[in-house]
Parts: sequence; structure tokens; C-alpha cells
Amino acid sequence: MNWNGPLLKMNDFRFEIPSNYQGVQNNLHMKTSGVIYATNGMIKSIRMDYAPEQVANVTMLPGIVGKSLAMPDIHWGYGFPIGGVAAMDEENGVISPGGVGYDINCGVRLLRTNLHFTDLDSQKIQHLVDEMFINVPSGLGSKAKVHLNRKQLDDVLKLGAKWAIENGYGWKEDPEYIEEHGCLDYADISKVSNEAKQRGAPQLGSLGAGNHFLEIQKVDEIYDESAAKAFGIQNIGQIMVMIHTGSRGFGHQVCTDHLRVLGQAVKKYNIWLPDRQLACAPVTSKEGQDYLKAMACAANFAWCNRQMIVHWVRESFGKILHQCAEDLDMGIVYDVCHNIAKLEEHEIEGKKKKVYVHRKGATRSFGPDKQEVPLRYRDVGQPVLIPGDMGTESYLLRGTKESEETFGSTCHGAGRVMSRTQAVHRYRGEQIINQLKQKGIYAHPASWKVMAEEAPDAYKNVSEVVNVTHGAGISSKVVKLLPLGVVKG
DNA sequence: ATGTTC
Repeated sequence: MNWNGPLLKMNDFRFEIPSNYQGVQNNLHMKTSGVIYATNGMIKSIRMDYAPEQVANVTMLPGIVGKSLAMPDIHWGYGFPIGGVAAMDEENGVISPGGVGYDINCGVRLLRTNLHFTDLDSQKIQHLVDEMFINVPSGLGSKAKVHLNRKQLDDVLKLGAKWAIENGYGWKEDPEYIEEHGCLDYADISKVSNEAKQRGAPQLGSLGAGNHFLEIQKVDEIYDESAAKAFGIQNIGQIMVMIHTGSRGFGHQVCTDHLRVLGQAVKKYNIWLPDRQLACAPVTSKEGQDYLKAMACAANFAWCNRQMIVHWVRESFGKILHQCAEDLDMGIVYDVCHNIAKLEEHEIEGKKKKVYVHRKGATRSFGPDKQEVPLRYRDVGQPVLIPGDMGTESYLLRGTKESEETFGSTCHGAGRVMSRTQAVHRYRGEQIINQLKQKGIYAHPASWKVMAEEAPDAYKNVSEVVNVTHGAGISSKVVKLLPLGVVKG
């Protein structure tokens, strides 16, 4: 099914769905226009999965501020497109789980090391990957080594990454380099179901499946030397570790639970929607606030999860290289989430205003001088982490002042072009492993099926995606990273 | 993404 609505070229990197578009059923009344960040060459595949209709649908939500936006890695999602960004008014707006996604606070964390590519031969890489595979439980339904009681889980949900550090999983300075310091303090455990807690408790400290991964990477190219230096990157060949995971079954259950409640709220508050999947509630309503407080619990779960994984990564490097992580300088460059909604202050038409920014498959990209950016990076902007698909390049970018046009947001990754089912039919896991091997990448998968689902050809080219956001000015390239070894969920 | 089918 191809989307045939209007996508008017504004310039090299922006296409508009004008607000007079009436929709497939000829009854849409857009409150504002939609903008998709893309190049000419990307438009064909963007039309293919119908996601632009979802960009138009989002413009019809009550209290939307500015435009309905989509990043170049846009594809079809539940209600909102993946790659979608929408800001809602602090008083008259709505909050929607579809604008966040099922994997609440899915995100990326980057660790640096003082190792150089030439310090590690292929056997060492293999040992490191195998050791991390042992220490970080991976795969669908993977369970953690740590068993939390109910009180401990409640503390995790309230404290996020801070809980992990207080319990020995990390360094004192780690939270400084995590978005929101790894904790949303309005998290309220009474808004989370027992079922979510039951699912979540055994999964804290596990990687999961799908496109989640743990990668040993090397710096391949430096585009912005002063920003790279600020982020602790000195030279080409420097070894880095990237972690991509989220809130596991816990966030999934929080989303499911609150979608049910907000489906009812739509009727109660008499909200007209073009698509039931856009279920939402006024931000000021009990239902809306309850979702925000539960979402914060899931966000904290994910930050704690990534923190524990970092600890085991440091331990694994220490063990295999017979050196402690401190001596290897394995500090956190940054941790960003790409599935979340938060109240933030932005400059809108020259005035500062607080809005609820939904980012679904979109990354925060705050520019220099914003107080949310760590002091150490304040002059260059926030580090932005963009994972590629398995076996391809990833990027470290910096946020820009120009990203105010997207409420401080940019893309989040490559974005699928082929469904999981299609990919499983077309590829075999063993064949993908061999392909990677030929490129000098060692992969340790938890499942052959996921390996096939995540075949590089099932994804858009991440470099094209990043070049659009760089060209449009909403984030700026700092470093390109290439994988050497990968633990795949 | 996900105890891949509430």
C-alpha cells in the first residue's frame, strides 16, 4: 500500500504535508502542517509503508504546538509514526502512549576506553564479546542474574540509575552523563500494575532482543575535532562500547495497561481521533498524569538496566584485559533515550514555553548553553547517539541550537525498510553471521531467528539518515563508529 | 520492541 497524499518539497531536507490535506477518508481536519525530514531519494520508501498518514493524523490531536514532525528514519508505528516528534500544550494538550512507544526509554549509551584498535587482535575481541555475552543476559525473555524483591524493585522504579550506583553497579560520576541524570523524580509506583512489576523484576539487568545490542566499536572518522575532544575522543581507532536497550517487558506492560485506560479516557473527555491507536488524555487529567507517572517508572527501569549492563561491561573488559575499568578510562560519554514524552521548555515563536514533547524513535538533541547539557559539554552541545543496524556504522553527533525547530530532537537510527517476517523468509542467521565475519565483525547471537530479522539489508542506510539531520542542521556529525564485535539479543 | 496471540 502506497501513500499518495501531498509531500511538498520545502528544500533539500524537508517535505511538507500541508494543513489543507483532507486525508484518505476526506474528513481530516489538520490543525497544523506536518514536516518530514528527508531527501528526494528517500521519499519513495517513506510513502511505501503509509507512515505519512500518521504524521497527518498527529496534527489533529488537541493542543498540538507547532508542527507534527518526522525524522528521516520514519516508518509505520502504533498510532504515531516511529521517528515522530510532537509537542503538546502544557494546559490544553494531550499525552499519548502511542507517541512514546511500547519500549519506554529505549535508548543508547556510549562508553569510551583509552584502548586503541591496534591493542586488540581478533581473538581478544572474540574473548571480550563472549565474556560480555556470559555476563549480560541476552535474548527474548532473557532473565537477569540479580533477583530483586518487591521493595528493591520499587526503589529501582523511583531512583533509576541512582539505585544501581548506590548498589555498586557503577561510578559516582556516571549519572552526570545520563539524560535527566538517569532519574525522573515524579515516578509514582502506585500507578504501575502488579503485572508490570512481575514481568519486570526478573528482567532488570538484561539486554533483550530485536535490534538491541552491545557492540565493541572503533572510531573510524572524526568530523568535528573540538567536539570529539570534549566527548573524550582523541583519535581514530579509539575503542568504544555502545549499548542499545530499553525497559524490557516492564515498559511494554506499562504501555499496554495505560493504553487501555486512555482508550476509555478518549470517550470520557470527548476527544475525536482519526485513529483509535492515538488514544490519549488531557495532560491535566488524572488519566494523563497517571500515565506520565507510570512512564517515569519505566524510564527509570531502563536507565537502571543500562547502568547495570555498563557495570558488567566494565567487569568483562577488566577480566579479559587484566586491567581495571578505571585504568581503561571506561567513562560514560552519554546516555540518551529515544522513546519518551517529557515536559520541557522550548523557544517557540521567540517566546519560552513549556510543552510536553513526545519523541518516538527520535533522540533529544539539545544545543550548546542549555542547562540540561552536562557542564563539560555545555559549549559544544549534548552528545547524540545514533546506532546503526547490526554490523554497520553508528554515529556520535552533537545537538545544535537549530534543533529548537524540532523541539530539540533528531533521528534515532536506521529505521526498518523490511518487516521482521519478510526478513526471516529472506535470510538465514548463519548466513548473516558469515557476512559479518567477512567484514571482520565477530557476532555472538542469542538466537538465529533474531539474527535474520536484523539483517543489515532489512534497514535503511544509517549514514543517509544522519546526513539528512546534519544537512538540516538539527544535529551535527562528530564521529563515525564501526563495529568490531557484537552481542546480539 | 514484546512471556511475537487480549
